[in-house]
Amino acid sequence: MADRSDTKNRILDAALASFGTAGFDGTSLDDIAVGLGLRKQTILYHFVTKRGLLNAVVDRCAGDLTRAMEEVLAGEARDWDRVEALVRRVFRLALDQPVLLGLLREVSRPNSPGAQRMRANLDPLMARARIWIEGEMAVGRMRRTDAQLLLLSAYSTVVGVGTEIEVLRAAGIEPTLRTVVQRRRELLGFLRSSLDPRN
Amino acid sequence: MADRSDTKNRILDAALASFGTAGFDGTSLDDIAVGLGLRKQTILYHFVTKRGLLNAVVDRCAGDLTRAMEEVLAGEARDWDRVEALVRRVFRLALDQPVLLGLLREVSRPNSPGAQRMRANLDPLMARARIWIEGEMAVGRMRRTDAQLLLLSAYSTVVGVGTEIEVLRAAGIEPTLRTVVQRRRELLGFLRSSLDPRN
DNA sequence: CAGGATCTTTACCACTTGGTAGAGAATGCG
DNA sequence: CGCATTCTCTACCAAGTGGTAAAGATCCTG
Repeated sequence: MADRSDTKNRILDAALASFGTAGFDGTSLDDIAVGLGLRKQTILYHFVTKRGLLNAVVDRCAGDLTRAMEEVLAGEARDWDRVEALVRRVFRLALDQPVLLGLLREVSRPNSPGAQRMRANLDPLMARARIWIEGEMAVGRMRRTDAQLLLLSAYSTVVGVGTEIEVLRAAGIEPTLRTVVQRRRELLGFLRSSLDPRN
Repeated sequence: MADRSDTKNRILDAALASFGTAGFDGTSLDDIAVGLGLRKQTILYHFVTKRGLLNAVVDRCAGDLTRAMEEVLAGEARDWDRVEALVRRVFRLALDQPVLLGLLREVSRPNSPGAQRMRANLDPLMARARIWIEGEMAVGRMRRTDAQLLLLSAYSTVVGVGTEIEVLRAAGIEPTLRTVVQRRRELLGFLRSSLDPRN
């Protein structure tokens, strides 16, 4: 049955878009279903419950994010170049898949249903990054600073890009690549000033 | 009847908190009501509709924000000092009234019910700020740059502070003043590098 | 006290929500 | 073919939603 994973993925796509823009509470299974030309019960068959659907969406997005990072970590970039490559990779992902930012935004909210799960998904990644940074600090390739705070700050900057794009759009300005690039430059500047030992 | 404005304000406070944390769709009038020890119909009496309640909340917050800015504009700070004073004032407001950040966040979302109204409220303020900045540019006290883009960038940075605080809290880190101060410093640095003519 | 204005209540409604139960299709395999 | 698995459907439900109608309170004022 070639349709199975196809239908499932179509549902996931639509759900991601809806959760990311309308939020979890603002999303109705009926709406998603009719938008896809099928019945709500089909969605529930695949994901059992609305919460289950959210979980699946969160898991897939976290997977995309993790895979993107792994890709860079498997590359040959080292030291500061690696930091830069990571930042560039994440921004590229965000540009390719803007809805992902919407979900991240929705999920980084107090009491948000998907917050815990997203966090659980990203925790290993964060821990790994922290350990690596702290290792670099130990051997003097990076300046000493609070690695975790740094990472969370970077995370919230990326999420912030999503809101900024929407704010611009709401103000009637079609966001150009330039504004996003500027944010990336700022983030890199912040990281550089925090980490670069020649500083 | 001394109670009138009191009840109304209590409702507004509770609604602000709920809208800011649970979102518009995630807020039930019943919940707000029982939380205040009164009936949902009392809320509807004062604000006619749920949307009306949101509008009132948005208006009040926009008013708070506007008043804070006016306060600085009426002060004696000029040129760059005025920019710095404005930024400091807004951050102080955000710290005094953290729920306000939650609402700003909720409202700076695509298709958010309150987005248009908040925008309509803040537009004059933004326009005024833009005109002032452009005037300063014209006489050479500030560097030439896109004033509107600059303002929106500053706005999204402030909103971002709210999400960052929540991300930290979700990660089990009680956000200290330090992280917020750091964001403020970054914003000031960004503005300075964009506007300061000696640069 | 009377009467109106302001405010809060009880009672109720139409509608949407996520979710359940079970019947039918469609497909793969012996 | 026959059977089982996988998938999607129709039909229905209990609970919660925002909102309406109208009865009481409570207060100020003449």
